[in-house]
Order: sequence, then C-alpha cells, then structure tokens
Amino acid sequence: MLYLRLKFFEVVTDREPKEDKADLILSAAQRLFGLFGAEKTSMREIADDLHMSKASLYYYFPDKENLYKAVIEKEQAEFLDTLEKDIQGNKDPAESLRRYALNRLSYFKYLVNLGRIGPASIPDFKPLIADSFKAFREKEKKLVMQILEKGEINGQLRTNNTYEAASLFLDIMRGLRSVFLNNNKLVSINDEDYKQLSHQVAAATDIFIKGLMYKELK
Amino acid sequence: MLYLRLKFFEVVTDREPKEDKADLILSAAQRLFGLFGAEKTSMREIADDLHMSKASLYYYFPDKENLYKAVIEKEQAEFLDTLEKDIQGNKDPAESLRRYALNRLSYFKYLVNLGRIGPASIPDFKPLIADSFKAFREKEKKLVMQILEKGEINGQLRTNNTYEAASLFLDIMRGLRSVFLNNNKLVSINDEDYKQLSHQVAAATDIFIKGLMYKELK
DNA sequence: GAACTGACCATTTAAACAAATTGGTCAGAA
DNA sequence: TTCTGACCAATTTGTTTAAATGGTCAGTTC
Repeated sequence: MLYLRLKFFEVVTDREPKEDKADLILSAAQRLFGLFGAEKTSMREIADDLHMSKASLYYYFPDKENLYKAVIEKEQAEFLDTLEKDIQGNKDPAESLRRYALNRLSYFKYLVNLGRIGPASIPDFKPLIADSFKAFREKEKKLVMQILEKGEINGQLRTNNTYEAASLFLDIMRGLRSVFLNNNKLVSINDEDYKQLSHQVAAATDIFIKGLMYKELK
Repeated sequence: MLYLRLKFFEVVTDREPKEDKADLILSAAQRLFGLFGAEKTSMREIADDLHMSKASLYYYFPDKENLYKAVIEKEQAEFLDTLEKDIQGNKDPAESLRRYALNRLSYFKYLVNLGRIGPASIPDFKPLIADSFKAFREKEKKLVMQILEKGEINGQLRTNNTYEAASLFLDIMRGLRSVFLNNNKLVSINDEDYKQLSHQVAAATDIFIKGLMYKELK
C-alpha cells in the first residue's frame, strides 16, 4: 500500500509538468545553446544541468547535431504555427502579406538575440541543420504562395508564376534582413534597430504588393 | 649630346607605358590580391613581383591598408564611371533602373570571382576599407536618386521620398546578391549561376518599378 | 524490457612555447 | 627624389603536450 501510494504520487508529479525527459533535455539544450551557442555548449554541461548522466542524453538523442536540430525545428514549428493561424484568420491577401513580413521579422529578432543567427554561427550549419532551414523555407514559401493565390483568385494581385513570386518575395525579405545585419554589424537587435528594419521591410512589402497590383494603362 | 639622347630616350620609354611607379604597384597589388586575397598577400610578395625593395612600396603608399584601399577605389571609380555614362545616354527612367541593376550585377560577379567578396573576406574589412565601401554606396545612391527624380518629373514614377526609395532599392539588390551567395555557398559565379541571379534581379527590379508606377484605382 | 549509468576510447580542441613571417621604420646610398 | 638593406616589434605559424569533447557500451536499476 505504501508502495502504491508512492507510485501514485510519482505518477502525478510526473504528469503535472507534462514534460517527458526528451522535452526536458530539449528545453535545457535550448537554453544553454542560446546562452553559449551550440558549439560552446558541451553535452556534459547539458547533462550536468539536468543532473543526469551524459550517456542518458544519448538514450534520447542519437547525437549532438540531432539534438540541436530538434531545438531548431521546435522553434520553427512554433513560429509556423502562429503564422498559419494569423493568415487563416485574415481575408485580405495584401494585408496577410504585410502581417507575414512583420511576424517573420519578429521571429528573426528572436533568433538573432538568442545568438542563433549572426557572426557566432560562422562555422556555418552542417548539412543536417542546413536541411532543416531549407525545409523551413519551403514551408514558408507554401504559405506565401497560398496568400498570393488567394489574391490571384479575387483578381487583386497578378503574377505569371506564383512560385517564383513567392520565392522572390521571401528572398527580398531575407536579403533585407541580411543586409541590415551586415550593415550594422549587430550581435543583438534593440528596439531602435528593430523599428528601423520594420520600417524598411514594410516599405518593401508595400512596393512589392503594388507591383503585383499593377495594371497596364492604355 | 650622347647624354641628351639618353635622356630623351628615357623620357620616351617612361611615357610609353604611361604608368608611373605608383600605378605599377597598384596593378601588381591588384593582381596578387585577386590571386591570394589581401590577407594572404604580403608586401614582400608584391615587392618581389615588381623586382623592387619592400621599402620602396612604403615610399608610394603609407601602409598596406591604404594600398588595398587604393586598389578597391580604383575599381569602384571605373565602375561608377561606366555606370554614369550608361545612365546619361538613356532617357527612360525605368529602363535606366533596369540597366543599373544588370550593370551592378556584372560588377558583383567581377568582385566575387576575384575573391574580393565572399567567404575569403571573412575577417571583414577594417574601418578604412569599410569607409570606401560606404562612400561607394553613397555615390551609387545618388545615381539611383537621379534616375528616380527623372521619373518623378515626367510623372512616370512616384515616391514620397526619393532618398528612401533609392536606399530601399539598393538594399533589395544588395540583399538578393547576399542571399544568392549564401544560398549557394559560392566562391565563384559561373554562367549558369549568373543567369539565374540576373533573372531574379530583373524580376525584382520590374516589380519595384511597377510598384512605383502604381496608381490608386477609384 | 525500458531507463539510466560509470568507465572507457578516439578524436578535437586548448595551452604553451619556439621559429618564421609579417607590416612597418630608418639611416643612408644612388 | 627615388630607392634600398638592415633592423625591429608584433603577429602568424608549427609543434608538442595536456585537457576536454562527442560518442560507445557492458552492465545496473527500476
């Protein structure tokens, strides 16, 4: 009976945080990677932080690279989710595009300020991580294509090729972020920087939308 | 008389190549910097290449950084010159913008294939060189502003703020180049790459122009 | 049998030191 | 005025050694 109570108690505490071990590891890794960068965070540190053996980490994740990948994909999934919901709720394609641009910028700021993007990640991503990013961009592209197609249908926007237009738009956005980072040699983005970049991104989005709304005048 | 002939002869040979020593040094440096990168080219190598003493280089250029700066500014001046002429000859602003974009791309290809831009230049430019690039971008901006203003006058293009529009356009162009380089991890640009990038840049320029030509429909 | 561990290993990385190379100077020769 | 060899401080490069790291595995623990 004592045994049963103990067991029951343990089950309860185990359920209350609603996180299994893999999630705990993921969170710790996320925090430490954000603190020191993935390269400067050892598996030992993560294990110590969780008061568990390093070997245990390898029970849940095959290697460090896959752990890092899992952290990144978790964040990407979260972002894509909120993005999708935001778009679904909105009817006007032009407005959706504008909202995408600013949401994406906010995610960018988050990544930069966590050191996930920038000079620190110079020994740039290994193949596995690069694949994650590529897949993420493809998902983004699909979302933007959906927006453009909606605009196409109601005759508001016109593009010969939705895929190309979406690619171009995303590359322009990405390019502006990249140039902004390079121009200012930033390691973190404060409110002032963010305001400036938002302004530029909004302006670019606006012109892009108008460019797609353009009608030949006869 | 013999002395006079000798002197005369020397003056002639000196004029024929039409290059003084500083130019010779500049050319050698340009070639070697292009070959090995500025950081991996020593002043000794440049001097040896010219069969002169290293100390002589310092008679013409105060230090290595300024020599590198001179090389870069020489190239920039040449590019800006051809650009300016190309624009002056053209009457249609939209067409001028399109031509600028492609000319600028060609200069970009030149710089990349010379190793002047890309992963090799990671310990990125010191203050002096950064200033040169900044000045170059300002000159570019002025040129684009001229184009936009011409469009403004004949009512073809409309922008609230020519300066901002020019900045945005240049940042978009720069961003696309940057993204292209990062995406493909390129060290040199072949014809296939170039064609692809040209296409994208042309498409972006087109949408940008249409965005500025947009008229509110009532 | 699933969850976990300490001890172990091969490979990277860091530290420490010496040797070579580098950017830059200068008195003086041509 | 143009150019040089000899020279210097500082950085880069090579080399060796020690420590730390990612990863494995036989074997406990529950």
